[in-house]
Amino acid sequence: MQINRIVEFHKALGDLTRIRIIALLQQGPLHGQAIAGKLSLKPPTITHHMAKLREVGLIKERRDKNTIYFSLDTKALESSTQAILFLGKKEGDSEMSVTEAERAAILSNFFTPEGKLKNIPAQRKKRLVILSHIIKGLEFGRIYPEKEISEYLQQFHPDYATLRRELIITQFMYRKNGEYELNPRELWDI
Amino acid sequence: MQINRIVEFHKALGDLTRIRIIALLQQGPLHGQAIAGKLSLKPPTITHHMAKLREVGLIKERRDKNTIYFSLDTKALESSTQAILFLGKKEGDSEMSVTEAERAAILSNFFTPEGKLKNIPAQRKKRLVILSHIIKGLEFGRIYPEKEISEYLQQFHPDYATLRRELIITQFMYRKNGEYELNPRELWDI
DNA sequence: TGTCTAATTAGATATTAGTATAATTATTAA
DNA sequence: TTAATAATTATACTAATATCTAATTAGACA
Repeated sequence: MQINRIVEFHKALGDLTRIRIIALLQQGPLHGQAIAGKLSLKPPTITHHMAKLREVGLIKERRDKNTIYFSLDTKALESSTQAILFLGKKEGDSEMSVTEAERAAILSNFFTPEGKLKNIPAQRKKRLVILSHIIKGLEFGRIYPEKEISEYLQQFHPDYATLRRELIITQFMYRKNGEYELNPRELWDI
Repeated sequence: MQINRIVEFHKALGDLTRIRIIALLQQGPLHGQAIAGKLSLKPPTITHHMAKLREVGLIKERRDKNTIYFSLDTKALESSTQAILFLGKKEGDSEMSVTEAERAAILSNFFTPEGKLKNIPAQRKKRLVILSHIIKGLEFGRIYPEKEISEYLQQFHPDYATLRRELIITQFMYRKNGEYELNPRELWDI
């Protein structure tokens, strides 16, 4: 689980109303107006909060006629609460063990003199070297629309979709609502 | 009221900077300016965030000359993350905690000797016992038309519509296009 | 004492986010 | 097709808060 999901998860629980909703749902499913009634809030407010809880995967729902019964995904709740415990623990760093010489060799093997990527290496260690090189042209803190990221990656290799996906998997980048952003260094999969 | 402590705890973790601080501290103690440097932030900002984390009991600190080394109270972190899991759980409110003796008592209280349901219990725990008993006459994997389910339920109680709705809400059954099917056991609301 | 260093406080600003009302959508019932 | 009900969306308003600069506090030590 990547860092931004952890932040979103805790942000979702960092509100008294949403905690009260969770406490209610832990006793059984409820529909929106019932929740609104029990908490003395208006239905749109409940919709707002359910959307937040749903975004972080805590809500299951079931429709019966016009009524939607919300229930708590307790499995998701349990696993999400655990995520932060393992955040800073780094296991075997694959790129840490790459010497500068190896790194240079990998780069010169996979890039043409013009800076084009000949192909995307299958070996994870090499792929990490390639990707960490490619993202040097991106800025921390800047939000990139998907279109811009795709165009940027296309200058290296026509299969920009694979590169884009790899950047997410390796946690070099974070994606939300079709927008991309560099993750902080300590999250990178290296 | 412990609920507000739970809210404050998650609010403290619902911020990217503070999560990054925790990730750093999970690798060992650090002093304020070191944290500021690693995160490219100013010292007052770190003070601000450390205060938030300290308020919810996550930070231990040790002074060495002018330098304060912050470290993570991992025990506190672990126990705080667990708190929400037990929030709404009322003792004896789930079927898990129903003993066989209680179960038998509930069944004999609500069913006539002929197997008719006297009435539908209002208490959730009892309702779950009743419903889980009723569905013993249904087969896993078989698709039931609404008419057949209604007739089946009617043999227990004339208000088959309420029973049918309860079976959906409790996730004992799943409905789509007027057809009903038993859910797998792990989805049941018990 | 006076100076150095790390941390904190104070105050300002900009952004995020919770809640409400009014309008709209989606589904069921007549 | 129309009506009824539950939920959602669209906006607006307000409150909370993350970050900064500048000023201040607290120890350590020469």
